[in-house]
Amino acid sequence: MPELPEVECLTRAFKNEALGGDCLEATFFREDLRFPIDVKGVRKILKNQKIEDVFRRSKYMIIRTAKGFVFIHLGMTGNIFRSAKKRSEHKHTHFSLKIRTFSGENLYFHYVDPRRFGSVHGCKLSEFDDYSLIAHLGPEPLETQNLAGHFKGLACGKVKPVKSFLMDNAVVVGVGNIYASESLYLSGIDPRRPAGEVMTDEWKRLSANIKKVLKKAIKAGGTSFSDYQHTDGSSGYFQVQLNVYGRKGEACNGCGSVIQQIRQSGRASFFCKNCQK
DNA sequence: CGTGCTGTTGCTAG
DNA sequence: ACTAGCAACAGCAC
Repeated sequence: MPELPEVECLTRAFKNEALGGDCLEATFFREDLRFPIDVKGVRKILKNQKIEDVFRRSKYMIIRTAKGFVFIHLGMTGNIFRSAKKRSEHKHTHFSLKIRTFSGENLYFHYVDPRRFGSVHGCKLSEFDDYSLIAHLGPEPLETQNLAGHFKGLACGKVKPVKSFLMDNAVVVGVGNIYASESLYLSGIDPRRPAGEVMTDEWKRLSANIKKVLKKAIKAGGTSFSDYQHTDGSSGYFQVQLNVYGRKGEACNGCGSVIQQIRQSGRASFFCKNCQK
């Protein structure tokens, strides 16, 4: 499921229904996700508390109550399903939240994650700013005005390939494997280039394209659970047209050359060697 | 049947 | 200081 646009849409959808409502119950079915869940701590923050805010930072959906913040990360295969039923119909449901909405409706949100690379954490209100999960993170791409300048400054002297550089959460958050490949393609930049050798005008193009692809995908994903869960993108991720990701051996949409697949820092990378220099 | 991938990311080893 | 590689896991394509 998750890259930034998916988490953003899920967060908006959850916020739409849960904001101002009360969490009546937080039930945990297993505690061994990527990190052991502090069930007592998280439940204390949620149970019988009003949902005061819901927002996204990096790929975390964050819920605020009067007792603290709860961070939900979807890992690689996580998702949250809205249901009128207490019992989840999905395998690998690890916890469920029962929410009585502001308008008085009872809803369940089931957290499902087959691979269990996701995680759930809680912290006190006063701990938020330096909470270790988010304290070291780089800026949000969509909220950074001079993203190109930011990249240029950090990339100086770096030999790390530009694609791996983009996926480094200390540089910028929310640019995962798919959108890193896609934005480099749109910018005509070879993913193997050392970050330090990328030119100023290329950083400008790249920054603009990162914002463009992310916004486009968010738009395709919608803001309500009915939008969100109907745009099930098993290959396309919200039906956004992918130019290179997953298209090894197919024809480039720009020039017809064969799309290449290579491996960079353990991840699959796709590019067109004719269009990306 | 196995084998080798997969949208994440914190930690470790070099 | 920086970078590459691994680990955690279930599911799926071959």
